[in-house]
Amino acid sequence: MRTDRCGDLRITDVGRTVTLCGWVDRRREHGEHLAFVDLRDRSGVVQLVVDGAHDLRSEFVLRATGTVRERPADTANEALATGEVEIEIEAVEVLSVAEPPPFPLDERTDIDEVLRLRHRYVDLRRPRLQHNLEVRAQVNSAVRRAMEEQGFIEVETPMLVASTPEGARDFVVPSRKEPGSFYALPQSPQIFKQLCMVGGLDRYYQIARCLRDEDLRSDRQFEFMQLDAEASFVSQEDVLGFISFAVSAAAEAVTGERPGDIDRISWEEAMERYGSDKPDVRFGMELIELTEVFANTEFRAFQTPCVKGIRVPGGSDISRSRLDDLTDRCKAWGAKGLVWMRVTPDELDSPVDKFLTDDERAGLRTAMNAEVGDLLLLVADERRTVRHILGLLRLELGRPPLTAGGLNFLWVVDFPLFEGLDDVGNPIPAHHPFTMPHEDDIVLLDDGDRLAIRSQAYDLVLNGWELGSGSVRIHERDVQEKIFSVLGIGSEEAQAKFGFLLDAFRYGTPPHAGFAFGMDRLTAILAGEENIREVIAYPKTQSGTDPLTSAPTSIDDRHLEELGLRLLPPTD
RNA sequence: GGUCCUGUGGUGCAGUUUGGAGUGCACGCCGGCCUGUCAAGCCGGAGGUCGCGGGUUCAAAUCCCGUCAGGACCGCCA
Repeated sequence: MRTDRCGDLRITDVGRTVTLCGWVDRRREHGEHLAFVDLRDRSGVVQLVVDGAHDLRSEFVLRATGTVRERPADTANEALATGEVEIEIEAVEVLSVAEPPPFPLDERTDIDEVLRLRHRYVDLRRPRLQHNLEVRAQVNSAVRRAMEEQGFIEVETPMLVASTPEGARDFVVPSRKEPGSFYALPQSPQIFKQLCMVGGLDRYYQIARCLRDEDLRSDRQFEFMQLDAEASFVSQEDVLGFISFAVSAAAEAVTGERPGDIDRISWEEAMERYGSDKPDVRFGMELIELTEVFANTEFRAFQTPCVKGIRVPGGSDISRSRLDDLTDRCKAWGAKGLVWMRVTPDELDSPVDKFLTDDERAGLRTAMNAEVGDLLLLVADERRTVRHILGLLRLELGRPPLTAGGLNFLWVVDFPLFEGLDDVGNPIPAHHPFTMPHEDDIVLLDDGDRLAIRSQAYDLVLNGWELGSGSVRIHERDVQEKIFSVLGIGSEEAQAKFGFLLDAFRYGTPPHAGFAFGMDRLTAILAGEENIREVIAYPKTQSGTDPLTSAPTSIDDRHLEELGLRLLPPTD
């Protein structure tokens, strides 16, 4: 149908007769007998010269035949890859007419996202999305190659799986053959990949679709893609190496530059310094320990297990109303309050200054390296709360745009095995119940401080986004049973929930470890996008709807009947 | 479950604080002119449920209440 793609034509093609197909990008008429038509396909745009263009409107689909010629002197367009040539058209066929698009296809304006999604097929024509989907394909391809180079084989796992009560809310699919029973769509292939290890596949990977019925965000969709991997006879160190290699390959495929070694930080240090288990290390404003400074304070608000602060350089000009707003935010996040202090030449300008001793003022200034013009923000509470609040406050005040400052990968290691206790007093697994405790801390399982047990679990962070996580798994049945017992899961319950995994472990289980990271998130950052919807061809809105297809939709009664389902009346 | 922001011709905005005729800007669309443009240019024209409902008022895009949609975030996401 065509001989060339629009964007490929160069000065070396002059003299050739070519046939091109594409969309009318723009048209410039100069009277009855001269018009320029920019023809666009995925490869780019080329200028057609036609004798009158009244019937060639925006977004018409054309097939045009003509001769490539050099543009006349001084009319080349340097901004265009094809700008040195133009096509003198001999014949044009309109393959398809088009109504004016519902929004402009140029990149100069931000269009309402619902409108873009409703007409996604038009939106996809824009260079931005064409580029993003190309980046996505490059990332997929590079990651596949990287994993295969390291001896991993691709294995597909089912989409209709058994629901498990742990973790995120499942999407469920009613069973027709067994009315009243349901499949779940996989939150991840976690169990299956471990079974692959028992199955002797040695090194498994998959770019897997995962589904979680939880509230959506700019970095979260109901369905998302993960590079999912698992390997036998490997240590945590090996896994970090595999994954570092894969994400570096992806980055290199997109940027042309291979990132250097990825830094590491322990979970404990991340929480202490950044108040987050996914620290954005692209900027300072670290959390500073002040508990000792106020150890003997008379100021009641600081008579807490922990006091920490952040220093906002030059922040003393932040208005009182903004400070009130920040205080309100901190309270909404769970703080009792926020103490602010403006650093002036000879004093601390603060509502609480009168409660502090000279020693405390001096100690504070020293600890925080306070300089005139700074703003100091302090929170006092339980250590866990202080870290959390200041971590959020730090991002609120200092976080650069997601894609600023290059790629800052970071490994967070030595996660705790448990994070807090549930209502009944049982520990809650921080990662999942198959995570191997840190060797040095295993003794604490029996009668130690269980919340102090570290695990062999690790996260990969990029510019403050959690890219993914993994762990060394428990491969010994007795250790697994011990963990279940600590978690308060009885053997019957464990058998009911994970029996098939425990059964499998009876038949010869290799030590194994794995990881999974979000392809959408990695792609977004590599494409320079703040929002993963921009790198997904057909994403959903924050409320989980698809303006293009109107999903989710109701289904008819016969369909429900067949599945053995009846709807409850709507609640008011 | 919660907090905050947004909603005005096809598109992007201004107008809302301080109520006074659907007022304005840019793009697009339709028609005309135009033989070297490339965000072409010039002239003319069409196009409106100010998201929706209610209230206050002589009068509401503007103030109040409710509601819908979208977005950002907190919770949630083993």
